[in-house]
Amino acid sequence: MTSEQLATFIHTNPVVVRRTIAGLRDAGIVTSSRGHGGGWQLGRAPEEISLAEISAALGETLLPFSTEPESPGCLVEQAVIAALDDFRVEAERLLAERLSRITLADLAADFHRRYELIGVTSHAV
Amino acid sequence: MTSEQLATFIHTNPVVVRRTIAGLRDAGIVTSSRGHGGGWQLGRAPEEISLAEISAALGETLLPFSTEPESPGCLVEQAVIAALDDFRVEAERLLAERLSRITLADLAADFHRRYELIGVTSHAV
DNA sequence: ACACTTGTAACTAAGTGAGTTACATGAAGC
DNA sequence: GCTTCATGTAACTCACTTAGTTACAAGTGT
Repeated sequence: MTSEQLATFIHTNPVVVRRTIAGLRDAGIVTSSRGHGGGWQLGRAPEEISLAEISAALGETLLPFSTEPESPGCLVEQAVIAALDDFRVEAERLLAERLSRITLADLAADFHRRYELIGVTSHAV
Repeated sequence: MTSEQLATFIHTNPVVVRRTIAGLRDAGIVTSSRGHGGGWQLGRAPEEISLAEISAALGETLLPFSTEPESPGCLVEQAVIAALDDFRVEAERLLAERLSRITLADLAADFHRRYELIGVTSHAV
């Protein structure tokens, strides 16, 4: 698909699509080609693409915590960060582990299930 | 302590402090009193105040995900949200459980440990 | 050549959140 | 009662972030 088509689907601008997916391209999750018949393709099978990988490629953070101090030398801040850091490391490991089990293929299957459901319902009504 | 004092400590504005801590007050974690000798106090013992409670009182989200659809009717979005939702519920439960085990008393103890360390180091050098 | 696509820089607009000012309200001390 | 000091809160400004847009260079197939 082209950026134009993708942008139409999600109601946004082709440039925004290109800018956003750039991370996925750099990670090898998708590939792009220019010129006639160009556009975007999956870099490998949907079964091999996990949400954890997508999240990382897009530079998303799994937890809304900052790890660097705003006031170096503040002992209170250091204590808070230290306490949260143990927590953060474990939490991120857990979240990544869970997200790595969800693949694009899972999402596609769920999408088709919903699509069939809509189709049947619409037809029945 | 007064908002003025707290604001000085964290290098910000008294109004910002009051605005921020309002959530803690509403949750009963701290109490405030006006007028002469007024200010802020802990609502109960530091051992009884967990980071989970503070986080919730401040309206912080544990995960940077949105649960409401931006394009109702979009099956792709529905599939993604559904997949993430199972994940989100479990993750939030896990995170809250971990955070509920860290109390203000823990942070205070860690702070004092660091304080002694600095003191000894400074004295030795 | 030409049409079509990505890659990217540069600018604009909208939204968010800290910071600030101003003032009303309440409480302690004289 | 009056003064002083504190919180409570509305309203505004400013900085920052991010989506959106325009423009154009560069690569590719017909």
